[in-house]
Order: sequence, then C-alpha cells, then structure tokens
Amino acid sequence: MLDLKDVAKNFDAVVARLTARGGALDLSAFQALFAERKRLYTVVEAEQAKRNKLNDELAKASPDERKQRAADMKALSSAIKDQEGQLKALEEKLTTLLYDVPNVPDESVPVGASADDNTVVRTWGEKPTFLFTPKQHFELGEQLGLLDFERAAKVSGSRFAFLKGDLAKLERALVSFMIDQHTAKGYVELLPPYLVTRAAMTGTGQLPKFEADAFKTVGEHELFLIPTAEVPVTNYHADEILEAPLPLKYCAFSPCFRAEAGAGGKDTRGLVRMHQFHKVELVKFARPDQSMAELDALTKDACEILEKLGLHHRVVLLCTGDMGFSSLKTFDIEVWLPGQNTFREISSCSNFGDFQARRAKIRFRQNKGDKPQLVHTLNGSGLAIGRTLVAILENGQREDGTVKLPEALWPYLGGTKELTALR
RNA sequence: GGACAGAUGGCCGAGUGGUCGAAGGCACCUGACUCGAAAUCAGGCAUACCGGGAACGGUAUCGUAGGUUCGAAUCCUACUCUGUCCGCCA
Repeated sequence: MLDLKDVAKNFDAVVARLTARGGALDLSAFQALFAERKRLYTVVEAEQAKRNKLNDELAKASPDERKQRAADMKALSSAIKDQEGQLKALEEKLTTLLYDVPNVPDESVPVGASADDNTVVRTWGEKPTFLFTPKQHFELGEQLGLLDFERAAKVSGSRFAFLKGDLAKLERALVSFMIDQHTAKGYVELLPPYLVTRAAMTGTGQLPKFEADAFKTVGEHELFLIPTAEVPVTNYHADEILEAPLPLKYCAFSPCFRAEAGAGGKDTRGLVRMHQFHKVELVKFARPDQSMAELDALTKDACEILEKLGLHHRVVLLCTGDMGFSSLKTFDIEVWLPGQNTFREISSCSNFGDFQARRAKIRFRQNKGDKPQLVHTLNGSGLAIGRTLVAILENGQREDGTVKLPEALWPYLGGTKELTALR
C-alpha cells in the first residue's frame, strides 16, 4: 500500500499518476478523512496527556483524595475511550481505502491503456520455421496420449489436466532444471506452504481487492491456496528487520491455484490457463537504491532459462494500463508459440518498491545502527512450468507429431530425448 | 483432539496493579586506552505518530482482540502461536 503521509502530501500528483493506470479509482473521500484523523489525533492525545498527568497525581494522593477525584477521572476516561473509538473507525476507513489503491507506476513506465501500448525491450532467437503447419500443444499432447483433459474434467472440472508418461516426467524435469539453474546463481531454494493466511495474502496485495481470484478453504480455519509462491516467500520475512546483507534471493517451486474469475472463455483449450499449475518463482529483497538494477538482473535470470532451452522469446515493458496492482514496474517475458502463431507470457518480473514491504512490515538497516527502513520486494516467474512445457511441445514438434526435447533437459530425463506416442 | 506451561526491545531475559518504555546481559555505535587489534572503562542504543530549527516535549505500543479499574506488561475473557505430555495419523 502507499504511504499515508505521502499520499496526503502529494495528493494531486499521486491521483494523476494512478489515473494513468486506468480503471476506476475513487479517492475523493481521502483528504477529508485524513484531515479529520489528524484533528482527532491532536484532541485525543491532549486528553490522554491530561489523563496521564492526573493519574500520576492520583497515585501519590491520599486514599480520601483518590476517592474524591475518581469520579472526574472516570468521566475523562470514558470520554477518551469514546474518542479513541472514533479515531479507530476513521483509521480503518482510511486503511480500507488505501488497501484498494494500486501502486504508483515508476517514472520509467510508459503511459498506456492496454497491452497494445507495451514496449518490446529486446528479443532473443528467431522464430523456428516449419515445412508443415505447426500444431497447438494440446493437439500434440492428446495425439501422443500424454495429455488428458477429458478425464481431468471428469475428476476436477474445467481448466485441469492430467499429464501422463514422459510428459509428466518432462514437467518434473523442468522443475529440477530451473531450480538448479537459479540456485547456482545464488538464489536460496525454499519449499513454501501452499496454504496461507489472510494476513499473508494481504501482505503481498492479493487481498482485500482480489478475493474472487483466490481459492479458499471452508471450515473454521480460513486459509487461502497460494496463487503464486510470491505470497509465502515474500511473507517469509514479514514483520522482520533484515540484518543480512541485501539483496536476499530466493527461488521456490510451488503449485499455484487461481480461480480465474473473469477469465471468461479465454484460453479454454490447452494448458495455458489452468486453475492449478506449477511455477518456479524468484523473489528478492533489495535496497531501494538497487531494486531497479535487481529487477533487470532478475529478468535476465528468468530469460536465461529460455535461452538454455533454445526458446525464442522477447522481453516486454508493461505500460501503466497493463501492470499488476502492486507493481512499480513490470517486465513480461513472452515465449514464441508456433502452434498459436503468437508470443505468450511465460514470466512476469516486477519491482514492487516498498508497496508490499509496507503491508507486510519488512524492513532493513542501510548501515549498522541506522533506523530501519522498508525494503523493496521483487519477484518474477522463473518460469511458469506449464507454459514452458507448452513452448517445448510447440517449438520442438516434428511433422509426425513427435517432439524433440531440448538438450539442456536430457540429464533430467533419464535418457528420454523426445516425446513419442505412449506405448 | 485432551491436559499443562508460555508469548516482554535486534537477540536473551527480569518484571504480579501506580514511581515501568520497561532491570540485567548480548549485539551494535561513539569516545578513552593501543602502533593497531583484543580485553577493559565511560557514554549511547526500540518503533510509529504529533509539535519544534534543534535540544527536547507529548501520545501510543510488553502475541492479537475485548473487558475490569481512577490507573494494566501485571487481573479477567476469547483467539492466535510456541513448548511439553497423552491420543491419533502420512
């Protein structure tokens, strides 16, 4: 969330820059609430000071005197309690308001309304050429008998899949391959919980605004299925003052669960948009003056996976209108899918500035003995496993429907170098 | 799931109704000593907000939320988490 004082101080500028994100945003109540809060604060604090003073006197007074003045104190106390209640209600209103306000985009983010206004930053590799019409991944997978949506629908409904045989093995291989690549670069592997509290979801910004997108447990213990490992891994350091030198770098494999509310009929076929998918996530905690450089490095680390797999891709800088709620600046990595004849997002790398750190209370000291200040948090997919698998299928396909697998994965596949029909 | 114990500053830990933002220790910072370091000594050292140029002053915060009381770290209730024992279980 944004800094309360900062919003109050630079109200018009903040509103102007938030407007560039598009979407409805009503901050009209903010200033009045903020002024009223300030006024009440002053009043309450003065009353509290009075109470504390009288109390000190009372403590030293004789029993008789104490009895006499107790009634006055009681009146004062209950008046204060009343005001404190009002103040708390105000505070809650303001917080609720701010919780629903997205991050202010960084200066370097291009202003735009939709994905059409994103900027391609760089491209790696070239589109592979085919002497036949390339198929989509689900056709290939189903024809090889390695991918089963029908039975998944029977068991779980739409947007689920069974992977079978070597395709399931490929999924596992991708996980290990990616984790090994990242840990070799100094990312510490974390295997996080997949169910998290409301507080954790609020800390990273999924709640309160996007509750409809999340799966939630029933029963007296309310827990949320993580939509990304970002949630448990970022909150790993919630309420902490980091003492170790920054940046802290983590990578984490986890399943991700998304309700995909509002996705409507989008990407109904194939593995591209599922209620459950696997992802290796990169998370960093960085110093504010270094976070933008760390974002570039993180994005490169994610790209490198695609390079090692030989997959044609490009890096896109999202415009103000296409960015996620909590983000200060986001690069998407898009991989080429010949079957769909398009680039598809396979990773989203963001610098959140202090937006999440303020919610989750994650701080650090610039130098020993300094006052703690908020860290900057970053994360990015490194990469989405399911979509990587899609890219491998579509890019590696042969005319006969078999698929050649990237050499980098061979050590992880125990001798399997291509996908062929099951049995 | 049942029983008991506990939750205090960056860390450890004392504190059972007022003089407690909180002893003591560790860590850290400054200074003295030293060629330098260690050791030792002296001082400093929570967070947020408000006022002030600053010194400083005020307010809140002792797991969370309520309650009792003139007054709560301290008493009461609920919840959360941790530990130990019992039961159950992959």
